Amino acid sequence: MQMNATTAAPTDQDIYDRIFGALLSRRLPPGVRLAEVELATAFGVSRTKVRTALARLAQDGVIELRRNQGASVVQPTEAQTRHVFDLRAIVEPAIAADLARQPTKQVLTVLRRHLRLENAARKHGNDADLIRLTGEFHRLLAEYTGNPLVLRLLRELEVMTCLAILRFTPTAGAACPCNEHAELVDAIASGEPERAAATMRTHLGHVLEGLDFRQTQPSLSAMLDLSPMPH
Amino acid sequence: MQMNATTAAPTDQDIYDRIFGALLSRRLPPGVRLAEVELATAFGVSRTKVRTALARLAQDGVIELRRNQGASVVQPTEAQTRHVFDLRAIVEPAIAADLARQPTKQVLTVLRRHLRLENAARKHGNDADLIRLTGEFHRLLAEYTGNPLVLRLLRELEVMTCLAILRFTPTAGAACPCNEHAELVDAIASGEPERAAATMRTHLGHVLEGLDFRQTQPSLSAMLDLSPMPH
DNA sequence: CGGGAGGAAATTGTATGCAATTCTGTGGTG
DNA sequence: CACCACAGAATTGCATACAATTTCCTCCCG
Repeated sequence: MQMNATTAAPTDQDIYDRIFGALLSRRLPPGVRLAEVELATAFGVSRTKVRTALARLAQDGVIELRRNQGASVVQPTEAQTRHVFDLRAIVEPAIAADLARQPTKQVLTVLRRHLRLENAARKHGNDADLIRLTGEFHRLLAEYTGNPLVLRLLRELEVMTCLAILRFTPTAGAACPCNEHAELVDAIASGEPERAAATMRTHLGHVLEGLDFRQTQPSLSAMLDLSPMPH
Repeated sequence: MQMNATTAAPTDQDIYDRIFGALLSRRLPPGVRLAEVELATAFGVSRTKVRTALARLAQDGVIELRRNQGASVVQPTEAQTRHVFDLRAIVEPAIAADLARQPTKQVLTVLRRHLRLENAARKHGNDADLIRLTGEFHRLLAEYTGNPLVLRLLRELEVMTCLAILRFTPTAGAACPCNEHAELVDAIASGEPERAAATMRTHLGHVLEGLDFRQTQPSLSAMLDLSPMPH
């Protein structure tokens, strides 16, 4: 039931998970500062636990930890973003091919159910859900490889991708091109590893193409334009 | 000159690096316990810095951090070892192919110089150096991709491989099969990406074949046999 | 009005003290 | 002799206090 009066003190793992989740769901955009006392009071613990959580997140590369200047969410540069997609282009086609090698009925069922969720979110114009779901789709594939290392790597790459999209997509609209995930599932279901890999490669290429690297400091000017600043 | 009387207090990064290096050079075999006060006194700092360094190493997956039971070097299981090699088999052929796509003269020079170092160590029977050098070779390839993410991933996989070899190789002898690294450099120099990738795949396959997973608790019995225990 | 010096406030880095848990060895009991 | 309870020691978990650094505001001078 979990109804403690004080809800028990969260562990550093809890804090880590919460921040990680906040990054994935875009509640913590790139560049946001993560002050220790602020987090500590928010979670109802001392700075100690917060610091270990931040150290772990920094080790993952999803937050930056400058000495004596605290932690902040990474703002991926164009180069870093390309590095993320380079690595994804190496790993994810291999994952897709691996799944295509033995497309279990159970796996396909789960993937197709996920596609329906994506379509529903797309139809209802629920952008927040859609963005989350398209990200989860890739993680779902990684989970079915049964390799914890691969899963961990992809979780990290997913966050970086998420931040890059937030940073380099002016319209906060669609993340993954309309319906390529369906093609991916079909390719996996076909049992042709090379086809699945190729489909993934082109899909990732399209996601990267959807980014607009021209504006180097988008959020700054955008913020200035939008601030009403009465008087 | 760096000649302070007290040598300045090491940062947690220093501690992290030192432990990481100790793992790579096999001075910290799998299963070794890492007590906080022991490390703290050894480095001349308080437990605080040690704890952050340990948290980061645990995040990398190279040490294990059980609650209230402290840290210890991971003892890779057979399954974990196969996962490591599965991921290496995905990433490293892509690295080799990438280098083969544009085999710079400078890169080839460095790689060939590294081969000479390996050969020298092999000829002189200097196992410790040989093991270190063969590991470094793979990291060297990752460095030349110019992708920090790839480099970081491979550093981590290198440690895990190192621990797995230590755990599953009865004779503490050769790590990488005799001279396949030379073949790899030749394949890269040929400028044929697919050939370089294939060479890397077979090489990694050979390294994995060199492991003996039959003994589940090798170090234990070995230790018992070797202890003279006079009287 | 611009710019820099200075100092207070805020924030992070580190050590330490205490609580909580685990480990270890001892003695008792069936 | 095996097994279990228990107390002491050792170790980790956590919060807090203080030191070091940065940030920000103020004021003075050009």
